[in-house]
This record gives sequence, structure tokens and C-alpha cells, in this order.
Amino acid sequence: MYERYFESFRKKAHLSDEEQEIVKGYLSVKKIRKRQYLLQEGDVDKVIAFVEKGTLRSYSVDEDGNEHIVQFAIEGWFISDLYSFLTGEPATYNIDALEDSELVVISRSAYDELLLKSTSYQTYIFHQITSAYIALQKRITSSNSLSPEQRYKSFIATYPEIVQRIPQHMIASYLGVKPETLSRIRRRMVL
Amino acid sequence: MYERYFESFRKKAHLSDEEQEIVKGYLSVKKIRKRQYLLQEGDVDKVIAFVEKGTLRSYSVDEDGNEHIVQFAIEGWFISDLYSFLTGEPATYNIDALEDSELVVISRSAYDELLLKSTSYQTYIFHQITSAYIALQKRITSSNSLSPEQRYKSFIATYPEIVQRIPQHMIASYLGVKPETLSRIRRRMVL
DNA sequence: CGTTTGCTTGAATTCTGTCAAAGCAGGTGG
DNA sequence: CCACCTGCTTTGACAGAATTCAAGCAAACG
Repeated sequence: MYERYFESFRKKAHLSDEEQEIVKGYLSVKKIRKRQYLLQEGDVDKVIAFVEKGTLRSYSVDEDGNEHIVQFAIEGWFISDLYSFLTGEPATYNIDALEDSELVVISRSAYDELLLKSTSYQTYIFHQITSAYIALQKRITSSNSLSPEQRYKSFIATYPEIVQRIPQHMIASYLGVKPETLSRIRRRMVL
Repeated sequence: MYERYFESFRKKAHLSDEEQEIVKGYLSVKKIRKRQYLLQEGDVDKVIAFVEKGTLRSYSVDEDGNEHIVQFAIEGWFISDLYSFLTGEPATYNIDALEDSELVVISRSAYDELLLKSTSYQTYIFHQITSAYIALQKRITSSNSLSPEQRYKSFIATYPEIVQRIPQHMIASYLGVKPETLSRIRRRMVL
């Protein structure tokens, strides 16, 4: 049940078997079915979720009711509204499942305790956040300096697994273009 | 010389006077004049810089030679090509000074040692990266869900100090539009 | 088998980019 | 003190690209 989680953990930080059991004590498993919400805008995010199996997305909804996908999460990824989780403020993002999914989740209190108690956990989370920050910076750059077509090509090169599992209108949303536009880009590309 | 740095530090982590002296031993001061590079694309980023005084920007240059500003940094901000700094790979960003500036910098080796040696430093940096990550996520959201005009309004509301110190064509670059477009947006706004 | 969901296509519209030129400080040197 | 750069902003005309609105179609779902 925690296979992928600790696999990911051990790639970033040392972890003895005893310490793994301690960490496991702070985690729990949550199953969520397709189309169910893990988090709704306005609620406080109670957990950081790690995807053991399945697919989720986080997205915001603008004043016209359009969805804007912030992030996808497949196996091995974390997903949360980190700001809401850390501050206790209402979330600005929604998170829901695109497939039936299994998550490893941690609550705020467990997160705080574990950060104090476990050096390994500290190291692991530190690395995760750092990588996530770097990935976001790349995304900003690509969003500001590439055309939609270039962004799409870069996306399918970077996340080939995601492309196959996710409807194209959601990829369009992630890339910041309309579904019709992405469809036309794809047509131009095959010609 | 390190006033702002430790002021920022103490807002995020406890720091005794003795520990401050230890941390100070790992830092150094660097002055940089307007238009000088702190980092050039292709070189390895040797430092993370904290701005004590002045203004810097990081930016990428696309294949057509257009600059795309990733980040501004004024007093109290960090700036670096974190990916290059941590991996030793060539930087994809340029960093230069928009005004004569004073920086507090740390090298990679000092960074690694200090993270191992000082719990306070760990905590401080952990908080900084977390905040930076959250800020970037907001920027992605705003970039994908707001019109250029809304993005500009949001920018001047969020960073009023920056607006006054920086040429408008650079704000346009940060927002991902051409200088002409920003000029027209501003004209529409005053009417 | 009817309904929903996602993808595609077309035509009209709106917005941004491009190119070129002009105006406007601020700074420099004669 | 003035003429002349230089960097920055503004404006106009035009081309190009994405959005909007509407419709059609195929596959998946219950």
C-alpha cells in the first residue's frame, strides 16, 4: 500500500526499516473514486496527498466558470493546495480524481510532528519541494517564451504517460489554451 | 551589511546571536553594478544571492533573441538559477542587476555544510523555498486564467514597489506580453 | 439504444504581435 | 548652456493567431 511512497522516499533520503515504520505511523491511506473531490475551493486543505495509483488534477475556476488546470498528479507525485494546507486558509484550488485512485495522505499535525521528529522526512520533503519549485520555474519560462504549439510538444515529450491517460481538453487547459485551439494545433502537426 | 538578511532569517527561524555569527561565517558580500551579470546562461550558477540593496532580474533568451523575465528581486528577495546551483549543470537563465546592488551570497559547499550544521538555517531555507513555491503556483494560475490586463492590475497590486523602479518593457516581459501591448493596456485603463 | 462526453471543423470576431516612426525625458560632451 | 545621443514609451496600420459561437460526429456509458 505504501510501496511507491517509500520507493520515492528512499530515492531522496536514507531510511532505515525502523524509521520507515515510524513514518508509516503518521501516514494513512485514502481511496478516491473517479470524479470525486479530494478538495473543494473554499474548504481548508487537510492533507498532502501522494498518488500510489491513479490520476488527480488541481485546478482553479475563474469568474466566467472556466477551469484552469494547475497540475496533474499520477503515480509518484504529490498534490495539494500547499498554501491552504500550511496556513489553514480556504483553498483557492479544487482537486479531484480523473481515475479511481489510491493515495497516501498526511495531516497537518502529523506533517509538523514528523518534520520535527524525523531528519529523513525533513530531507525527503525538502528535496521534493525543491524539485517542485524548479519544475514550476521551468513551466513559467515555457509559458512565457514558447508558442502554444511548442508548449504542447514540450508537454508530450516531458510527460508522455500523462498524455495517454488524460482527455485533451484538460491538456489544453493545463497549457492555457482552448480545446479548439489544441485540436487545431494537433491537426497542423500531423500535416 | 547583513541587516536585511538576518532580519528575514529571524522572521522564519529562531536564531541566537552565537548561531548568527556561525551562519555569517558561511556567507559573503558581493557588490554588483548596474547592467553587470551575476550569472550568464551556460555558466554554472555558483551562488544563491540575497538582495540587501538594489534590484536584479533573472531571464531567459529564446531562439529569436527575445528576453523573458522570470523573476525580479528587490531588497529581501533571493535570486538564483536554483537548478544550476544544485546540479552543477549550465544555467538556462541570465541574472543581472538593474541598479547598483549589494548581495549576500552563499556558495554551494557552504550551503551544503550549513544545511547539515544548522537547524535554524534548514528551517529558514525550508520556509523560503516553500513560500517561493507557493508564489510560483499563484503566478502560473494567474498566467493561465487572467487576461493581460488583469495580470497587470494584479502585478501592480502585489508589487507596487517594483512597478516604480523598473522600466515598463521589463514588466511587459515578466507578464508575457510585448511592450506595445502593455502600453495599450495602460492607455485603456486610464480612460 | 439513447445520452453524455470529447474531439473536430468552420466562420466571424477580437486581441496580440510586428513593423515603422515619432515623441520624450535624462545624460553627455562640446 | 545647448545640441545630440540614448533608452524608453507611445501610436498607427496591418498581419497573424487565438477565442467565440455553433454545429456535427464518434466513442464510451449506463
